[in-house]
Amino acid sequence: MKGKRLSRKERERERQRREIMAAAHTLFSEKGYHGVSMQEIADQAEFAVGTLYIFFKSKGDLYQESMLEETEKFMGQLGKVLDEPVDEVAKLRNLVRAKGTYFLNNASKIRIFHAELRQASDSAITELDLKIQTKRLSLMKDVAAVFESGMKKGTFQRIGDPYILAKSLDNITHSFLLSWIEDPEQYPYPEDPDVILNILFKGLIQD
Amino acid sequence: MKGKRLSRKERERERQRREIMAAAHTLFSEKGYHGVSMQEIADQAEFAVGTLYIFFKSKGDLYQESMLEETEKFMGQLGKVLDEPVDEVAKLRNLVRAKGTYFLNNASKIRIFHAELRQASDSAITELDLKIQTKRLSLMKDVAAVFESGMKKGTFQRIGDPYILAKSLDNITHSFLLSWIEDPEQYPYPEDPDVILNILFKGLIQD
Amino acid sequence: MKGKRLSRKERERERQRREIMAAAHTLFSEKGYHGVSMQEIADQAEFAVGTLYIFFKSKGDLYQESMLEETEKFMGQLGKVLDEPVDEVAKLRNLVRAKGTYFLNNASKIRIFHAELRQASDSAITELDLKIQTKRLSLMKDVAAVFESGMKKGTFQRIGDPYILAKSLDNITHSFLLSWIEDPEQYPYPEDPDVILNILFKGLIQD
Amino acid sequence: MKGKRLSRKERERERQRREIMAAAHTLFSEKGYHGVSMQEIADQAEFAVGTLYIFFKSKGDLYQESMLEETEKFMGQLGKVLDEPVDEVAKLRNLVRAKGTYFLNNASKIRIFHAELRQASDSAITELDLKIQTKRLSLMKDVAAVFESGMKKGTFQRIGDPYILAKSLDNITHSFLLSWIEDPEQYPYPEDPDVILNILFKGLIQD
DNA sequence: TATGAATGAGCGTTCATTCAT
DNA sequence: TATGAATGAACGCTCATTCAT
Repeated sequence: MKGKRLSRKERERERQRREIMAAAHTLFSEKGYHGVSMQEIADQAEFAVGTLYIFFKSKGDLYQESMLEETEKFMGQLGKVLDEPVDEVAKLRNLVRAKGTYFLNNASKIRIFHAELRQASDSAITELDLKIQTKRLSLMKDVAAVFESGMKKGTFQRIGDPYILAKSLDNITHSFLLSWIEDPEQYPYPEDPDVILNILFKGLIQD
Repeated sequence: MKGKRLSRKERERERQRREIMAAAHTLFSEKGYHGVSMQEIADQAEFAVGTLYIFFKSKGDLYQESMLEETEKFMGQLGKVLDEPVDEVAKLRNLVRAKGTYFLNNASKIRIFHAELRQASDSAITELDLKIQTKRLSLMKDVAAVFESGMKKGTFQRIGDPYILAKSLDNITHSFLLSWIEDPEQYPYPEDPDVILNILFKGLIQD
Repeated sequence: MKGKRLSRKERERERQRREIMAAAHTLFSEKGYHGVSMQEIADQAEFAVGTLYIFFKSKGDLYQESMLEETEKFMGQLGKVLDEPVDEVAKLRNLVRAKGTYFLNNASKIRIFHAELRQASDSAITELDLKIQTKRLSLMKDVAAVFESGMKKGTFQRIGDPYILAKSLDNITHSFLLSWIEDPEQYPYPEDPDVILNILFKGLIQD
Repeated sequence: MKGKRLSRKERERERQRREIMAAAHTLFSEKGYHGVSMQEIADQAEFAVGTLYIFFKSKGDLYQESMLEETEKFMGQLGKVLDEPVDEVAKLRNLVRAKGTYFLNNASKIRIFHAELRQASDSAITELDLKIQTKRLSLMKDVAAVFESGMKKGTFQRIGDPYILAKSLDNITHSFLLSWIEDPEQYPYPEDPDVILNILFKGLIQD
């Protein structure tokens, strides 16, 4: 019974924590780390500034945690797709499709993916980027394994290093999605994943 | 005679302007917009802070102009490559090579290319991104024309929309270069451009 | 019966009050008024912050009361010494000895005595200082009476106003004790009270 | 000529620095370190907050420098008194007189002398106290030398260790002055230095 | 009654910008 | 014209105090 009471309190705290992180994530995504003040986040989350500091020890910490959570959710979803018992072509198709779907549903949150080469003016950002990098690397390795497996079976040509191919696929989808966010009318992906896949599957020059 | 004096003055002013922009560009590239103060730029350029405000109306303006100049220089170099009287395959190969060379020579300045979807914390940055976007779009169209031309000649398969292909090529090179900057040992490009081209040229699955 | 219950409750409350004051006193003595937070005191006393505000209306109030209590205890001990039925020389000797002993036993609490001329940043401190001043004044008068009595008997020379002498003795002991706390090796008092008394008893220049 | 211009600038800067330090010193003396905000000091000195940070790198730094300057001025004046070519009795008399005069003229600034045993809540204060301690020690040694010299000549009795005597004299004057500040009517010193000296010179009990 | 989560005023500090020289 | 001293709004963060439970 006491355990239950404690658990309710904990759940309440967790809910508040999430609310703060959600407000922070939205604002950081919209205006960037330096463009958002703690006061602004507090207002958006309908808490006092002081309350933010109960849950997060600094602005940098809040930034990191709110951004990382979203990344983990996203990477997790993509990871699951690769575990399904289908052939390599289907896995890649599903991966591209899943990434597109996520973007369609979370258009406002995509800043996360920008984890390459921002500059080190703030250590919180650098740290976050490193963590995201690590997550991404792990996913890349899984995708590379799909390419490798397809090559072994003879389904895929050996047109390049599997890891490089994985990174290429990631980057193509990635940059198309960024373009699409800015001008959704102009780009076929994420609605039509085949446009992306064709670039990889069908060589521009065939022997 | 007076015209000449004025002109000399103007040239002098232009020289100073460039010096400030060079200092600004270096520092912004190293430490990011928020990581650099006007005082720092003034020190580096060996001018007084006040002087910076004679040439540029705000920090954001200086950021914009200094970054844009570098972009123009870079885009200009790539544009020239496409004008050379060679076949389509060679044009693409040269383009990829030129981009790589530029990176090898200007590793410290590459932040410029990050002109996709950064957030609107500062209107100057948004504006800059729009301008860079425009420049990039124009280059993309030229590259798309190369694909189109190759397809018409039958050199290239019609595996996708020429503009999409152009963007894909741009993005693959781009993200490989960013990866390479962080860990030069691990990536073949920019030293070996063929790794990139093979992905585009040789389909993973050939009919 | 009800009276007894109430009385027990009251005693319980008094016990809690003392616990808080003890914790507060220790911390204030160690780190000073501004160096201690209410949370810290609450933790040390094993109460919730809110509870502190049931017993004391503010931090300043708690500071005042906790410091005053210690002073009263100390002044009371010194006062008792003067009531013993011995001659004037012995009274002074015992007084100096008692003060020294108190310091030896309460080295960590001595900040109390610093009740001269601290600044008015917090009205609670000013008020406290006034109250301590009053206590001290009363003790000083008792000591002055010892001097006066000794002079009347002819044991003491009339080298100055008795109250001034009392204050001088107080100040000499006081400042030696403060010095001793910082560097116990270097000072003879409080171990050897005669060093202090000699200054008062034996004139530097004798007629 | 240029040297002169520079010197004028420097003098102007020095004047401003002194103005800030004067405002800071007054306020710190009145309300204590924690009782004064940088804004308050800026207002009092008729500068903007930012300007304070041009001259002093932090609040602690300003506190230290403003307090230390006053101490040095004061200690310097006392030191000079001891260098005059008069006998030991006169030296002590002059010292006590000089200290009294300083207090009469600078009644509002005396917090300086409180450099014993405040607590370490702020490192700036601790550091300052250490520095003041050192200055004071050096003066104490000079005064001790006067006692020693008087003892050698036979002018003074050997009633105690010279350094201890120096410290005693310092403390007696010191605490009388503090008392006097709070209630000038009641105390003879600083107007009449002999009251103090008699305590030291004429033993309460003479053999 | 006792709690401690929540508050928000107020702090020290920075830095883009201005303007008297 | 070029300067750089001076500005002050705005920031991240703390902690004495309150009040719903």
